Amino acid sequence: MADHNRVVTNSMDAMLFLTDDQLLQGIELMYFAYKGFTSDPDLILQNYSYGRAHHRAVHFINRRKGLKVNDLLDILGITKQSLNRVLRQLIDDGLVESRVGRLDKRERNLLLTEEGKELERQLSDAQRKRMRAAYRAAGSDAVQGFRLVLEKIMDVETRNRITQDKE
Amino acid sequence: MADHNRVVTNSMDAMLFLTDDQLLQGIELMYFAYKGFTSDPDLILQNYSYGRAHHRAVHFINRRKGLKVNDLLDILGITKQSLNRVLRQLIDDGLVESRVGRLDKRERNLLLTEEGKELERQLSDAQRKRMRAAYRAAGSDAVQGFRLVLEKIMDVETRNRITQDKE
DNA sequence: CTTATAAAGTCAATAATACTGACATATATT
DNA sequence: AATATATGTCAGTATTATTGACTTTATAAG
Repeated sequence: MADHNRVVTNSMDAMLFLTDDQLLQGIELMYFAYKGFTSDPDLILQNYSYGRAHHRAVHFINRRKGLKVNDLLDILGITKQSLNRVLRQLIDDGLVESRVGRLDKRERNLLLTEEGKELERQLSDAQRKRMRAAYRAAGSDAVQGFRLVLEKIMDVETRNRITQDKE
Repeated sequence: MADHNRVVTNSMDAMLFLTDDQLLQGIELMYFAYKGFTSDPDLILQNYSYGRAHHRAVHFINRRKGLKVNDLLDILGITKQSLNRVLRQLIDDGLVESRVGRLDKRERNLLLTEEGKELERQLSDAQRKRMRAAYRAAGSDAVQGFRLVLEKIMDVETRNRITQDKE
C-alpha cells in the first residue's frame, strides 16, 4: 500500500528512523508498554491466586473455543508439563471444561465454563479499557501503524499461524 | 497530523476500530510481538547462563550510564533483593562496575565494563536487527503510529519518567 | 489382532525470577 | 549522638518454566 514515492520514503527511513538510538528507544517503549499492558490483569489475578500463565490459558481458550490441548501448547510455546499445573487448577476450580473429542477420543477440547467466562471478562475488560484509551488517544492512523509494526516484529511462523487462523 | 476529515475519522474509530474483537486482536498482537521481541536476546543469554533480568539490567545501565542502584530499582520496578542476585553476578563476572559515588559515598554508580559493553552490543544488535526489519517493512508512517500507541499504553507515571529523562 | 504411534496426563528434580521479612554496614543529616 | 538513607545480604517462599521418565487411553498400521 502507498507505493508512491517509495524511493524517497526508504531513504528517509534510513536517515530519520533507523538510527541505533531511535531503535533503542523503540525497544524501551516495547518494554514499558508491555509492562503497563500486563499490570491491570495482574492485579485481578491476585484475587484468584492465579498468575499470567492462567490468564494466557483463559484468553486463548476463550478466543479459540474448543481448541485441543496440543493447540494450546503450540500457541503458548511451552511444554505440557508446564501447562499441566495451570490447566489442572483451572479445571479443578471449575473455570475450564475438558471435553473428550467427538471424532478422536484421545483429544480433549477445552472450553470456558460460566465461571471461566466471568474471569475472562474481568481480565479482558481491564485490558481492553487500556487499549481503547490508547487507541482513542493515538488515533486510527496510529493504530494501523501500531498493528502493522507489531505484526512485523513477530516471528514469521507465529505470524503465519495467527493470520491464517484469523479469517 | 492528518487533520483533514477528523470528524469522520473519529466516528469511524468508534465503529471500526474499537470493537471488542479488534481490541482483543490488538491484545494478542502485543503478546506475540513481545514474545518475538525477546526471543533473539534469550538465545544469546543462554550462552552466558543469564536470563532476561540480566538483559534488562545491562540495557538500562548502558542507556543511563552511571545511574544509581536505586534508580535502576525504580526503573525495573522490582525489590532490591531481586536485583541483588542479578547485579552481584554481573559485577562478580566483571561486566558491571559499581563505583562509589563522588558526592555521596553511600551511593553506587553503575557502569558497564568493556566486557559488559560487548554483551550489551550482542543483545541490542540482535534486537535492533529485528526492529529495523519491522520498521522497514512497515514504513515510517506506521512507525510513528506504533510509537504513539505504545506511549499511550504505558502507565502515565512511567511515561512521564521516560519522556522527561529522554530529551 | 498385535504392534506402533499419538494425545493427554502425571511425578520428580531443577532453574530463573520474583516476593516478604529481618538485619548489617557505611555514610549523611539533624 | 541519634536518626535516616543507600546499599547489601540471608533465609524462606511462590510462580513459571525446564528436562526426563512413565502411564493411560485411543487410533492407525502391519
